[in-house]
Amino acid sequence: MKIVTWNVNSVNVRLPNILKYLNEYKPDVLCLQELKCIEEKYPLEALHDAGYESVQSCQKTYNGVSIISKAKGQNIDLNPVNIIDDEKRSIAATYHGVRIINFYVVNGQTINSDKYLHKLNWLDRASVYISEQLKLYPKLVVLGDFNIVPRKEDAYDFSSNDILCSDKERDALQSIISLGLNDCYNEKINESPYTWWDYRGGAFHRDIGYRIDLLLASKKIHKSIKKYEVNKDTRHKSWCKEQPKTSDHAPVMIEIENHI
DNA sequence: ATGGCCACCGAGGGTGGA
Repeated sequence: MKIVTWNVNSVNVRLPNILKYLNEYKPDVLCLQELKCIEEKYPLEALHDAGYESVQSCQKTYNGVSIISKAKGQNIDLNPVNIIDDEKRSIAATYHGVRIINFYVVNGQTINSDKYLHKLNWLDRASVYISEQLKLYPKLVVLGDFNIVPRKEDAYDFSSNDILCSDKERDALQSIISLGLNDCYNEKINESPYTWWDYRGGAFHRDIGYRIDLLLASKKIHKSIKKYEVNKDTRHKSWCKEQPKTSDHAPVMIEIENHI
């Protein structure tokens, strides 16, 4: 079973890339962030034509998350982590007995901003939701764009005064992991950790990146992981000729044993 | 060159992303 997280930076602009990804990588579950569209504009038909189901939580212009899947999801939670009513940053559903929680964590902008406090509050709520879900679903994956680097090694330029890297947000991430989750990235096996590269300054070409797209798995899932990979080929302009403009994030995939 | 910001809204430049 292949499970993927991908911040696509507009689901409609990136639709050709998404369809190519489905056809080429054949994920069982593809979780998207930053849809940036209202429900009526979500490309449901194109996904159905490609043989996939979808559940989505949409809003105008900003945010938006969805889960695209071969099988229909069960016990769907739309926007379970919610502080500001119109922010759609979370969605969860169960596929073949595996609970998938898809987050687009608040960016936070700078550590002195109100948005940073909002990020920390949002992470507190997320932690409460995850702890509840872990009691209900021992086979669980929390994934998405966390906008936090777990370790210094996950940032090309690490500074504890900068957003993505600061102590309080990394502490919040660690307390979520401490609920009983494991980071699917394995430094002993997986070489280049980065999942996001700024559009500016040729950052991808120079490999100036950050690991902020994470998959966190409960113990039952974590011990059944066969593969973890960052699909960096999707960041090349030549990868999808129908849409050479790429997302600034690469998809991150885990493959787990089918029968766990 | 496997490259050099992008997408949103709305009609142009401001905003947010990370």
